[in-house]
Amino acid sequence: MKRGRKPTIDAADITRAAIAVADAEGLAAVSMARVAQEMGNATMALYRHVKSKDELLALMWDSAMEEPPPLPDGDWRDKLGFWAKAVLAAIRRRPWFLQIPISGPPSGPKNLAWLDSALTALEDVPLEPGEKIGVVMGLSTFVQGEARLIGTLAQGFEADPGRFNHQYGQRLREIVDPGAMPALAEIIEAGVFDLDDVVRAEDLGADFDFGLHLFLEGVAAHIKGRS
Amino acid sequence: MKRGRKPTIDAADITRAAIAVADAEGLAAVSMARVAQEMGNATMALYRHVKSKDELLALMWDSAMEEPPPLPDGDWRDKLGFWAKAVLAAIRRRPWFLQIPISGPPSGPKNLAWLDSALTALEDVPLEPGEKIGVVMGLSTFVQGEARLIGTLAQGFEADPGRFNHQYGQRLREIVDPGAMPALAEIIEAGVFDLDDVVRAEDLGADFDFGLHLFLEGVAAHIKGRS
DNA sequence: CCGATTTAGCGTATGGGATACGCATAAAAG
DNA sequence: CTTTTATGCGTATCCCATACGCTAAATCGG
Repeated sequence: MKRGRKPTIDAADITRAAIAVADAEGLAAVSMARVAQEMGNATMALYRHVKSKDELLALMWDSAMEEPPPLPDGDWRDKLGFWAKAVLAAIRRRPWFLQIPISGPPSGPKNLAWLDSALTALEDVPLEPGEKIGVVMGLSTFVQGEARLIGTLAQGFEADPGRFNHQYGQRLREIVDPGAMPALAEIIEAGVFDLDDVVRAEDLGADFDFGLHLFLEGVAAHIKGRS
Repeated sequence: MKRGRKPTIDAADITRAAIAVADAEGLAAVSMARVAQEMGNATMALYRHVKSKDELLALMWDSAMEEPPPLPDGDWRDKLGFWAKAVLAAIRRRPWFLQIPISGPPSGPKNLAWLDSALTALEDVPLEPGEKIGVVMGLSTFVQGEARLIGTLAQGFEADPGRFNHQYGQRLREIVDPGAMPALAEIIEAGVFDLDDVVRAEDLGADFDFGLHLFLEGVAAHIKGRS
């Protein structure tokens, strides 16, 4: 038998509690003291199971992601597009996920499962293994970047609604000197930035879809140019 | 005349000093006390010119980016590819740029100049204004995400070299159950993750180039499908 | 059953950080 | 020279992460 007092909590419990706090009040609310209180323990008790707060964050990062959903029927493009949207949705459900300072390449089971899912989508595609990874990495980078953007803007919007409502285009018109930046001025004049309603879900979602479309189009072109 | 004591410093000075600290010792070293010390002032003096540390970070974000370089000759693809690499290089020169929690859409002059530069690259391309913005946003998202990835891994690498050296593939082999994740296992077996030398510049640079290639390919396909 | 050993829980203390508050001081106005 | 106003900044508060060492529980060898 193992000697010594029996542990009453373990790292997984701590991680769970920390995630609960982050879900409820954001990542900023996750302090060792707050998590300990959540569990009914003393702050320093946590350090028996977790070396540092950074390690706790890494653990949270590993277990935050949910299971990837099963891929739909269809060709690789349907599947990969679905995958990208699923990633976005999963991240949106845990907005603090992207705020964790990442520590290295994925090794948690959930993250690997997502990777496997994306590679499964490319199963029947005639690409080299290295190319497949490149495709998935690139797509993943895009999705995470977009998720970050959406999360940030949504957050800034909540903090001060009305700041974006159609004032952004106006503000740009004031700042931008058409002589110095003609290309930008032209686009501004076209009214692209005059979002008169919400910057929220619709427009940003459309941006995401368009970027995704471009990327998948590129993958298709690459495949075609290859065979 | 303006009444009251004359200010000896202003927000721009503070921002400059903060950037100097970040350049030299990283964003984590930027505290109000540290910046004040750098300027030979007392900590609380800064608060006369900057509402909060968050505001200081926003100011840093606005002035961190350098001027965009002039675009090369060539077609839109050369120009946009050059632009993307220039963005990456600029960010790599200030790794802390991406660590700043962003606050909203770009409004600083430098950031707008980069946007203008990208739109200039698309000048002669037959796309709607909204589509151009979509292209630039998507590309920008990709580049920033990739830059973040590279920065993070490089940082983790410095912290513990040898951890990645060809052990990553090995570790994955141990973790991944080929029965549960066949697609991933296949790629692992192909040796894609057995980076025997450095995870650094070369491989990551290649990933970046490939992703960029895919995206630009997608833009080209979209243009073609449009006209 | 008893002391030795090992390990978990945790109280206390330290050092840092952001920032509210108010005082003293400098500069212009009258 | 006095009043007004804005600046520089000392002090103090509150929140964090975390090192250290004590105490208590559980097992082991006798």
